[in-house]
Amino acid sequence: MDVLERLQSHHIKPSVQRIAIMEYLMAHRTHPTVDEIYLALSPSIPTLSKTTVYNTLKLLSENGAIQTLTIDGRNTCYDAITAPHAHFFCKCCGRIYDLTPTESDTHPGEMERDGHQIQEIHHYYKGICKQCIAEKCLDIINN
Amino acid sequence: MDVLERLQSHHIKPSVQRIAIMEYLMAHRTHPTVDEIYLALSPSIPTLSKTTVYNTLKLLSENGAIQTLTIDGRNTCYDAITAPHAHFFCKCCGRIYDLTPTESDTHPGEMERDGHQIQEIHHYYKGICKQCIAEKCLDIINN
DNA sequence: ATTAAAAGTGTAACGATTACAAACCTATAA
DNA sequence: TTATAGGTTTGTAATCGTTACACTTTTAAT
Repeated sequence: MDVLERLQSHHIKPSVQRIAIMEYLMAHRTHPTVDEIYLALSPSIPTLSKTTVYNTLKLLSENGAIQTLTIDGRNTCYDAITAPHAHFFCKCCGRIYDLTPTESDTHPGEMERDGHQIQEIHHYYKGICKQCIAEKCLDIINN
Repeated sequence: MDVLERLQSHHIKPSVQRIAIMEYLMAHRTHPTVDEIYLALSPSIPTLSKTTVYNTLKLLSENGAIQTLTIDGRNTCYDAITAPHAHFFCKCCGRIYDLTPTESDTHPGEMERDGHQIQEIHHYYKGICKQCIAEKCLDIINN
């Protein structure tokens, strides 16, 4: 599915900015922040405003075209994959990884728990990523 | 386990403020924010500073005496229960509930996923809580 | 009682996000 | 083509949770 279809299937009228932002998220599976998206697209869209990035991400998220991740409290991150899947946040380098799904992640998921109606599932881990373990940047573990 | 033991078992030197904050968290299972804790304790500790609440919660969290929840991005919440358990965030009223544990929540939990070293497990749902469904405050569902 | 270290306090700074009003497009109708 | 309306984008200012920092208070040891 390409960018345009993705937008249209979620009833979002396309625009240069919306296409660029959606495209960026689909191409970069790094769970970028508003700032990262803004800095990446500014060169090609010099008039781009950070407010537009905020507005567009909110629109995309509310229409179910993308997923919002609030993992570290400081920065909100965004993910083009909307199917529920677990994430891993590295306390050392700050990267967010997608985890290969397990049965418990992919189980169809009851839409109800204790009588509450579930609309979103969030599942993530925090720790030290494979790469940082290798690089022994373990001094920052304290947190 | 009472408050003092709890602090000492995590190598935290007790003080009036620390005891009050830890006590509040153990007594109120509402996953309060810094503001809620500050407002609740101010009357009994008039000199209390909000900075102290921040500092203390950070200390407690870093020493494993409490758990930090970053669910809605706006406000960080705190939980005296440190054992991993799932939460439910109501988009309507903003309350955070503890969910009764299931097998997948309580499984001992591998300390490794895709080669990354896991230190914390976070699992939560978002939706409309039982009570809000009953009260039909469904107009705010859009989000 | 003295003194050093730890803890608490208040204000100022910071930074992510949002509010808001003006400017800009885009499309349709006259 | 021009006019007009609605939606979109933009930039600046405001908001608000959090942190930095310097000062004061408390604690514990000598």
